Amino acid sequence: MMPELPEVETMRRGILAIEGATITAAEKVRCLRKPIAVTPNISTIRRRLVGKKVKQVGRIGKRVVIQMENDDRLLFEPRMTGLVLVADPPSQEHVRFRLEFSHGEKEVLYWDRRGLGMIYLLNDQQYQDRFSLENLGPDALDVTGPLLKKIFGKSRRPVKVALLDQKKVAGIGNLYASEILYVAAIHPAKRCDRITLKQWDLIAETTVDILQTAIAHEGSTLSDGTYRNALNDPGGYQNMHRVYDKEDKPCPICMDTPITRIVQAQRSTFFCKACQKRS
DNA sequence: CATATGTCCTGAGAGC
DNA sequence: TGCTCTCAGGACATAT
Repeated sequence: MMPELPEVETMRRGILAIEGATITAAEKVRCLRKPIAVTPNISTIRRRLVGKKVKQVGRIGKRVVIQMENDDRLLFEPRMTGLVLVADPPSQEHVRFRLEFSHGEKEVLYWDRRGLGMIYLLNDQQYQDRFSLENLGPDALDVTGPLLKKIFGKSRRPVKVALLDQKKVAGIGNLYASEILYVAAIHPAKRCDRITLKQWDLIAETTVDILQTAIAHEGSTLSDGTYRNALNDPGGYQNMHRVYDKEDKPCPICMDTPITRIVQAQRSTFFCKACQKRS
């Protein structure tokens, strides 16, 4: 569930082989569930994609971007339970969309159990406008201490809540926010404006390190088993989680304090109250 | 401007 | 056993 930057980056890498291939079909899959949002309508998408060549497969924040030769971009936004696949989906009934390609490239499927995800096609101008820096912050893999201080330094919000704001920094979600603050030893309720530059340095360094490691392990598949890579295999980073979904388990650092769960902005946060001081 | 809250959706798990 | 209820948290619209 909840694909964040590492999971979406893994999806992107899983379909890189379509670069250079020509799209031969694009269709919404008939499905018993409520159809997911596809904009513009499917006939327009088909007209603009079929016969066109894929220039590049990218990622922006938590979205997979299929960039065409004319710079039209097809975006997959998985939100909670969406997957981008090249192979057998976890279930047929939740397959929502498919793309077919020339040259024997495997078809790409979009699968989504809950169906909160979105698919949309933007032209170059629409894409630039939609993802300008005022609408989406810099990628979390590119953050530095001074950058974080500049972005968050005057905010009064709790740092955990602020890190989830995609307009500020793109890619961090609920799971990795807890993991990052735990490793950086920062209390999740600490106000941004009370965090020092040295601490922002540490948060930035930890963010990049954790996200890169999670990518290397192809993301996190939680106990519900929803998240899969493009080959429908689970990720491996869940085995390296320190605090996420580990309420009452011993802190891996002090081995002494049970992990605490609190709710911030209607989302669970996990931390060690001994290792992550408010000071 | 910054921040807070309600909404969408499915299925796992809890409680009775 | 089988029903009802709660919860999980992505992005965004709307409210304060």
